Amino acid sequence: MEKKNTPPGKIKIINAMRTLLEDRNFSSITISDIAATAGVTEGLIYKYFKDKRQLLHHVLKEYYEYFLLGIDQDLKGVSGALNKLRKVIWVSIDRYATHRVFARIILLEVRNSEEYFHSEAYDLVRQFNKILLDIIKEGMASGEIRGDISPSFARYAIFGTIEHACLNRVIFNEKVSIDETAEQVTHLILNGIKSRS
Amino acid sequence: MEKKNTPPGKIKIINAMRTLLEDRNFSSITISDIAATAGVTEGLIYKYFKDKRQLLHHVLKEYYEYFLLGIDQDLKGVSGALNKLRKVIWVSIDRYATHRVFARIILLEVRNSEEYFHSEAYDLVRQFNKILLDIIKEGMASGEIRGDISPSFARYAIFGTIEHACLNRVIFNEKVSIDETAEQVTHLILNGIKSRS
DNA sequence: GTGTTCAGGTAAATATTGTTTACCTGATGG
DNA sequence: CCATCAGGTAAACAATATTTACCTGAACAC
Repeated sequence: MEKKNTPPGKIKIINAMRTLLEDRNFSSITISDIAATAGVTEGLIYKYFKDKRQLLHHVLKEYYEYFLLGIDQDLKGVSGALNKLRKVIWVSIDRYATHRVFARIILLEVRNSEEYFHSEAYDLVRQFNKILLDIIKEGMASGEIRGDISPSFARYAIFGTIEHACLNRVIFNEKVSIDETAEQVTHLILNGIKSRS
Repeated sequence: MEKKNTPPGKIKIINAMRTLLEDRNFSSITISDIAATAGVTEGLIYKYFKDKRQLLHHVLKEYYEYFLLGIDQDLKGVSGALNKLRKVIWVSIDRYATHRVFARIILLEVRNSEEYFHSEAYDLVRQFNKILLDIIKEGMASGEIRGDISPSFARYAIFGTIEHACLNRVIFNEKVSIDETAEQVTHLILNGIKSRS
């Protein structure tokens, strides 16, 4: 996942962090754990990363780089804002479901520190948000999406619903059917919960 | 906010934690900060709380006790599931908006530790979730809410949307209009984003 | 009254963990 | 062939969380 000609030690450190995040939360993972798992010394970690937290951000950034690469491809050939939205929802849920470490990091571990919002990882998150926002605006322009709501609130609803629908899985390691979750979420977002009279 | 006949030192510790959380995140607050702010010694903190994290959970618990007290009162006299839902949404947003420390704790600081989900605070969260879930089921029984969605997914949508709508405020300390946010959220949740044809 | 207990509190030692420093080594290219 | 430098180490150091042993005065039993 990391670029070529990255020093082997750095790669091992990143992989160790990922491995450890599989069953423990960030604050309980120590530098010494990471070094031991990676098979390097503690000092080397600080050669490549400012501190423990920046290492976490770097791991998140790698996931996001990988995902952003995919999203353009995923949307290629899909026409209509609503269809794009369906696709984005499905893809997002799929990511949370199949990359638990990624989900842990972004849903639970990074948002509590100021530095995250100045990290490169957060730049990529912004990019992704913009993609979604543009789809919503496109839908409003074409009339597929109602014009009386604020695009950012629509985005809140979409991400918020997805996140909560995946949270139990992330936290308690519950199984989740991707297709069923995507369908429920899409249905809710598009149509709301009120009965049509 | 804390019960009577609580030792003064304990109260001071709890208040200190709350005060410090106003402008700093949990992990950057040290035991020594808390002790200094409270005007007690570090040792005393461990007399009343197992560790730093449990103190955090206790603060959250106090907020929730206070809020749960209010919610019954708030719903009294409101009839119809949808009206109750509107009320709950408004009240929830109001809480996040007017109690920033509370919002910080529950949205950003606790969910990353296993212990939280075994804490008394989480018991109260569950209680609150159940109230919402019961309203949803009531609405389905009465026909106000469509029957083809899963009640828990409806809950995900409601909480998820509220949380994301408040997150920027919590993180970046942005101002948010409670009434406008509540209206947008309610509208989205009830009607969805798709145009009616 | 006097002695016992115990809640509320302190000060300092200790353990754990994050971070920095000074240094070693072998490959590379001028 | 030697100067440089990336990759790496080991050990010191600093910051923090946690534990320990102890002090004090009020309440209570006798």
